[in-house]
Amino acid sequence: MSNSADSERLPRFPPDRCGLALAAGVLGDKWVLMILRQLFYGVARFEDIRADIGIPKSVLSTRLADLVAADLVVKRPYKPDGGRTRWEYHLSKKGVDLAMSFLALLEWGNRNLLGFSPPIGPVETASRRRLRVALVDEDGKEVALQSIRLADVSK
Amino acid sequence: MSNSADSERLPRFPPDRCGLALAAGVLGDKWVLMILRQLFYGVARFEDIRADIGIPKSVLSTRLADLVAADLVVKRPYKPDGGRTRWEYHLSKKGVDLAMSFLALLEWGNRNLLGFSPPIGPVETASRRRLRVALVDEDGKEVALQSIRLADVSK
DNA sequence: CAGTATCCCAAGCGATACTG
DNA sequence: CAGTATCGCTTGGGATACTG
Repeated sequence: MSNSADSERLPRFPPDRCGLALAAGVLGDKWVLMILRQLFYGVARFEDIRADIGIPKSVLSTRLADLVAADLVVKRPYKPDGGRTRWEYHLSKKGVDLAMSFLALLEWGNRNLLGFSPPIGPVETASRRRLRVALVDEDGKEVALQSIRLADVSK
Repeated sequence: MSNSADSERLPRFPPDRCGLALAAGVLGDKWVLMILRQLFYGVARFEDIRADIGIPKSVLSTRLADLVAADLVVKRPYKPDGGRTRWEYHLSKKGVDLAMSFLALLEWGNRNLLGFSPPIGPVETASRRRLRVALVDEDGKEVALQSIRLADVSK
């Protein structure tokens, strides 16, 4: 990718018009990412989320409320057989749409932060073949990262 | 993708063996993401980084040091013609490897946080065709998100 | 179990001033 | 311009206790 600090570069555009900067505003928090990771993995209940990542209850409480307010998470009732109504937390549509980002981050973390072989990754359900995150064109064919650049696509 | 909170689910595995959780530990900070975004876009100089995102100098200073220590950023000398040596900040190899994650987050932010049409995105340099982030198999062919699951791939 | 309320305290933000 | 140093002050983290 050719975006060094040289000759032709992106026009500076303000963070408030940049999806990445806006994403940073929402996701730029350790606990937020850890919680969304839990939901992404299907852990839906307060105590399960809490126990796995060691977050204080009060913090989890406020973060979940924030995430619901931001429409990344939905709070859904369920009834444990015979018990009274409880709540589960699930990714909203907006939250589910983070999947590709999370898979990319998972790959990155596995490659760069983990000392040993990655324990988990995406596979095609039918064939069990391992998959990876990449850029593709309209036809779904991969395009190498080296042959791309960032450009205005607002037209 | 089939990982609801039902029957067959991932074995719970601890955050310290999960690339995503580890990534959250490094990237789960608003300023860190904003700074890396700047470097990703080719903004390399202290004052430029600072001015664009409105970060206090002291915070920028410590964050950059942290990022260098974490080997996401390298500090590189340059000589303004006739002036004395100054420093630029660039993504390290590890940092550059975040590209796919950032592109995915950019897409997500553009889709979900921006009110209007996205100002910027990846295009193939030669053809100028717009690209998107997707999962591909070994042959570089796209696989739909719906037909995948997360699985142990450590063998 | 599933949270909310309270409270104390340290971390760290950000303004300002200073150095090369 | 490119940072480091100092510092008051707030935010919010996290322990504990409490409610349904």
